[in-house]
Amino acid sequence: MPELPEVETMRRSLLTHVVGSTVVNVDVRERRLRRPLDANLERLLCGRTFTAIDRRGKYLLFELDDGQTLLVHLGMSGHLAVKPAAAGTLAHDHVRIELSSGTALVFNDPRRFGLLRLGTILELDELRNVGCDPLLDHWPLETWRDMTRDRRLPIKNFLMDQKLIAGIGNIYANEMLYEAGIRPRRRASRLRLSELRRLSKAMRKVLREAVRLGGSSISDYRDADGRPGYFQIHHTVYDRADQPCRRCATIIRRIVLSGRSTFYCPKCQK
DNA sequence: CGCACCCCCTGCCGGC
DNA sequence: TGCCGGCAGGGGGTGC
Repeated sequence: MPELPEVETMRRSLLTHVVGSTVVNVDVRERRLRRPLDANLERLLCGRTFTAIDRRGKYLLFELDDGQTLLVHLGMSGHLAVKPAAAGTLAHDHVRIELSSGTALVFNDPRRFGLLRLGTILELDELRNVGCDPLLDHWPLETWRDMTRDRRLPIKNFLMDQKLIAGIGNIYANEMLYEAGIRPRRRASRLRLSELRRLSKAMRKVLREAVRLGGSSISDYRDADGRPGYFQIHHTVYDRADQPCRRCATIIRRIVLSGRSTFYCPKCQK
C-alpha cells in the first residue's frame, strides 16, 4: 500500500490526534514483525508524550518528549488508525497505543512486513540507508547526473532504490516514468541530461499531486481517519496492461523488472 | 561491488 | 463450491 504519498497523508492525518497526547497504556498482541518488537517497548512508551511526527522516505518518526523516536514503517500492508479506546480489536491489530485523549493509535498489518522500533535517531540504523526525500529535499541536475553516472541498472530500479531516493515505490515509479516519457528499462547511466530534467520534474509533479489527493486508494487504503485516497483514478499506466494509453491509445505493456510488475506505453515512452 | 533473485507473510482473485 | 497458483503497494540477505 504505502509509498511516500500515502505515508505523508497518514502523517498529516495523525498529527492532530497524536501530537500532545501522552501514552497511558500499550497493548501488544503480535511481536513478530519485520524484526521482532523491542522487548521493553511497552515499558519505555508508557508515560511518554508525542511531540511531533516527521517523515523520511517511507518511514514515520514519532518524536517523544524524552528524545526517543518511535520509528514506524508500514511495509506492504500496514495501516495506522486512531480509534476510540473502547473500539473492538480487529484481526492483525498488532499494537495498540492508548492515549490520554481517550483514543488508541492502532498498528494493523496483515502481512507483517511493517516495522515498529524505539530508539534515538542515532540508534535507529534503518535511517542510515534512507536517501534524499523527493519532497523535503531539492537537488540540482548535476546531482542527478552524478547519482546516475555509473549506474547501469534500469532507471525504474534506480528510482525505487531507497538508499538513493527515498519514498518511491512501484506505483509511482511507473507513473513518473510515463509522465517523463522514459521507458522503465533504460539504464540510468544512459539517460540524457534533458531526460533527467524531465524525470526530476515528473517525480515532484506526480508525488505532489498524489499527496494533494490524499494518496492512492488501491485496494483498501485509508488514512488514520478512515478516508480513502483518490489517486487511483489518475493512474495512467500502473496496472493497466492491455488497456489503451490515455494519451495515444497504444496498448500498455507489462514487463517484469527485478520481480516487480512494470507498465509503460511503448509509444509515449522512449 | 552492483545487481538480480529469493524470501518473509497474508489475502484476494481467477481458473479449473 | 472449493482448492490452487499467482500476484500484491516493501525491504533485507545472499550469491553471482
